[in-house]
Amino acid sequence: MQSVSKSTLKRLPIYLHYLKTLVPLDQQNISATQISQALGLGEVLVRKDLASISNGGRPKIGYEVHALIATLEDYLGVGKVSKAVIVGVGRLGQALMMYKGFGEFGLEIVAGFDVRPSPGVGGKPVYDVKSLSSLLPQMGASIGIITVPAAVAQDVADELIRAGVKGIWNFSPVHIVVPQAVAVKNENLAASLAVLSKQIK
Amino acid sequence: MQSVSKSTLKRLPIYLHYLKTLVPLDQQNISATQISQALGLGEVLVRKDLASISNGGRPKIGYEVHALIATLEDYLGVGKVSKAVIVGVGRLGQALMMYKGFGEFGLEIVAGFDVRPSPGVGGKPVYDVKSLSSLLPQMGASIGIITVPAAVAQDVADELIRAGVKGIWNFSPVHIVVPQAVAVKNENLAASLAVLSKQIK
DNA sequence: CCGTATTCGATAAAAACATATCGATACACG
DNA sequence: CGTGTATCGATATGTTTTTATCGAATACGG
Repeated sequence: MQSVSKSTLKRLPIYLHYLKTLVPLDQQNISATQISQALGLGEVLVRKDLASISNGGRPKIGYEVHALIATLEDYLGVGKVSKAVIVGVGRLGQALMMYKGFGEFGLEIVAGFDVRPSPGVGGKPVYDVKSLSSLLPQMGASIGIITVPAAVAQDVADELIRAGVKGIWNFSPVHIVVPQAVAVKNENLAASLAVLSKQIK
Repeated sequence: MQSVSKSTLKRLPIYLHYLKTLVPLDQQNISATQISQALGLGEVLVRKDLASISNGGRPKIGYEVHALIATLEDYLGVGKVSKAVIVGVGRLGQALMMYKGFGEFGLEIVAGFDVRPSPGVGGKPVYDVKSLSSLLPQMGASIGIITVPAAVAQDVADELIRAGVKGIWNFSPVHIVVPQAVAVKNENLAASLAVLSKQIK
């Protein structure tokens, strides 16, 4: 139960998701070897990752599936739902608002903001972006998702921070500068793509 | 001009995008210091990245903007357009089909496939997924983008590979197993989110 | 009840990556 | 024409992450 590295943290949700697929199969136990093969990771890596959060498996048996799931969910804070708002309800923003998969990891998107307000997307309201600073505090959202064009991404980020968000998930293709107290995750799709293209050569 | 590490490769498109914003400003030269400040990266890191692809900058002056852009574009293969198809035209798939930013990095999405064909999204046709193996070869697409539910992601990947794609961009929340000859980039949004949530604590 | 195969956990080695330091170069300015 | 300063490139150091190795523990078969 020591500290968890950033790269380990990235894999934990993947383990969790995989383990959940085992539940319907009534498999009680799972070995690190088995996990590593299913996910295409190194065997030792998996064991090390699991060691950092779980309280151990048993030789010849492996880890107890349900206990491991519970540990992972607890660690990742599933259940303690974080609320988020999306700024920029274009195609990508809409897609994220409709996306079902976030609930599994404890995120609830409560509203959207856009220059063009609309009655609602996926049952959630879309307000005028001008009212962001006034509405956001009472929503209790701690995460801001940025899906606006590159030109205004930094402005939106600044405004979100001023309104009190603790974390920013940035889908625009520019790097965003923030105070140290705020966490940022850049999700530059165009960059990811370039990496893939290059690998293909 | 040595080999380029994976993490460097991830940053190159970011540099490229930033440099392009300088063109309208008629700025002839740019220093690594300036880039590092604008993007929030280490100064030395930027210099090292650029050294690995460019043929050098000049002290007191910096790098020549246009030459650097040309070098980056050449290295990243912009111009040599790769074609891609999207399998799974739900909300996320639609968003990607509409997204304008990919062209900048040399990707053209030529068609979509779904269990429910539709007349077209963003001017691109959406075919029945059953006809994937017959239509894909004549399209000349080398990249397959997977935006289907987790349960069928592996099946779709297998079929894409059988149809001859060289790379897969996987947006489903499961890890996909592929032969070594095929490049995969997993874009697990739920996992990214978990990392962000955890950072906020 | 004992040997064997499997699996865990810990330590050590290796690799990848980021950061720091330093001399060299080229322009600016007096 | 010399000095100062900004900036590059290279080397070195430190950190993080992955991979390899080894002993110990435990269930299962005989």
